[in-house]
Amino acid sequence: MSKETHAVGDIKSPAGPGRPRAFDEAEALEKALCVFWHKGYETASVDDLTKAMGLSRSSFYGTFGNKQALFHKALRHYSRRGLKNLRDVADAGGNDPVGAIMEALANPQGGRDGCMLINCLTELAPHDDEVAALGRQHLESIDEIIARALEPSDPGQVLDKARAYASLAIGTLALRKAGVPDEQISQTLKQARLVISP
Amino acid sequence: MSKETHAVGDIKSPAGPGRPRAFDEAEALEKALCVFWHKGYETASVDDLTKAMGLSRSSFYGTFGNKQALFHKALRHYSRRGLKNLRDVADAGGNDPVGAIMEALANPQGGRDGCMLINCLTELAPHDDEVAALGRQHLESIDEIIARALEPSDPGQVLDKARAYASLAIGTLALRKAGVPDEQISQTLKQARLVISP
DNA sequence: CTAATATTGGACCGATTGGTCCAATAATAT
DNA sequence: ATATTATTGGACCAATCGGTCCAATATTAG
Repeated sequence: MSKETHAVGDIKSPAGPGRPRAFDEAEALEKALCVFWHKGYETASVDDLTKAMGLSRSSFYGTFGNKQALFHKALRHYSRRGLKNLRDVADAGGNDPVGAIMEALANPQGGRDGCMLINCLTELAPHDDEVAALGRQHLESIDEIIARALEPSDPGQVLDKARAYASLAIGTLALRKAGVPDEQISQTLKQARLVISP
Repeated sequence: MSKETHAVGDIKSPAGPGRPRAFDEAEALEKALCVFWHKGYETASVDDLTKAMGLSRSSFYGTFGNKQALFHKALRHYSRRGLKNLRDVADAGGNDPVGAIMEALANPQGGRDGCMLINCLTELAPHDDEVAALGRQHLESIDEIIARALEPSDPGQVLDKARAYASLAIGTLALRKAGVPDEQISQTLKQARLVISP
């Protein structure tokens, strides 16, 4: 169905002569990411995006295809980066890696905007299979990261426990959206330790 | 700023003669609620709403004012009904009221659409103070309900514990959105018991 | 030089958005 | 009968939506 064969995620992969790109595609993607993060998918208009990315409408469509393709690309990028960051947090998490992971999950860089992936999951997953699939995969990865951090000090049921910890952290994002102060969220999170009943 | 003084939430409160309402306002509100629940606020168009409610555009605006006012009214109604239901669940929750509450929270009637209030919180709270305030109030009420169910078997820190339980249950809504099977969610939820560290 | 590509900016498109207005009609009260 | 209100359905509005297209220009490779 696609018009030509391209490199994954790219609309055009020029080879021959011609004027080179004047803007950095990665930077532009990052700017778009911020807009989607802050406003959500539907509410972010193409005008919003092009202005934030510093692109003309022509360059926008020529480079990224359309709004939805750009969005999916941005979301995949966000997921990849977020998981990498989470693994780093786990590795550097001292004597309480699980606590560190949960803090990172509950305090995304977006501040009150929360976690972009959870936002988009809420907005689009029931009507967009690709987003739902990416969301499932992202959440699974989070479970694995927590499980790995949990394993040394606890032999069994690490995956079930990890899932519960992940849900707990993700649940607090709703509180942040509602404007509950950071202190309370942090306190609730720090005090909660899970016990898995057999 | 309002043109006249009206009963709370009503645009018109007729008293004198005239043709009576042919439709049930509560029923219409319920239909609108379902549309907002399923599609979200922005994506639900006035056409979607009027069709679902069985109203002409004129009756729609004449009765509910505008889309946003209708939405706020529906959301308040949803919150009220949900909290009442939750209290009933807690009362009828046998030997494990907290488990029953969490099941109810994690399995809202909307199925994969999840909890309307959490959805709307995610979509609108950062840009709509009224929604944020309603969300905060709703979440606080949930905390209180869980705390009350927790109290008999546990003296201290019931509120902190309740907050963690609530976040845990709410977090699983994201899993449901992503398409994680009910069984896994239910299992994760049942196995998780919380311990609050001092 | 030429050919090829990028960039810009704006015109333009059809569709949809939330919302208003109106004329005709129907049902109620006094 | 008259006044009042509800209801309908569609015309209509300005604004915005995502997306296409084009002409002009700039920058590269050969």
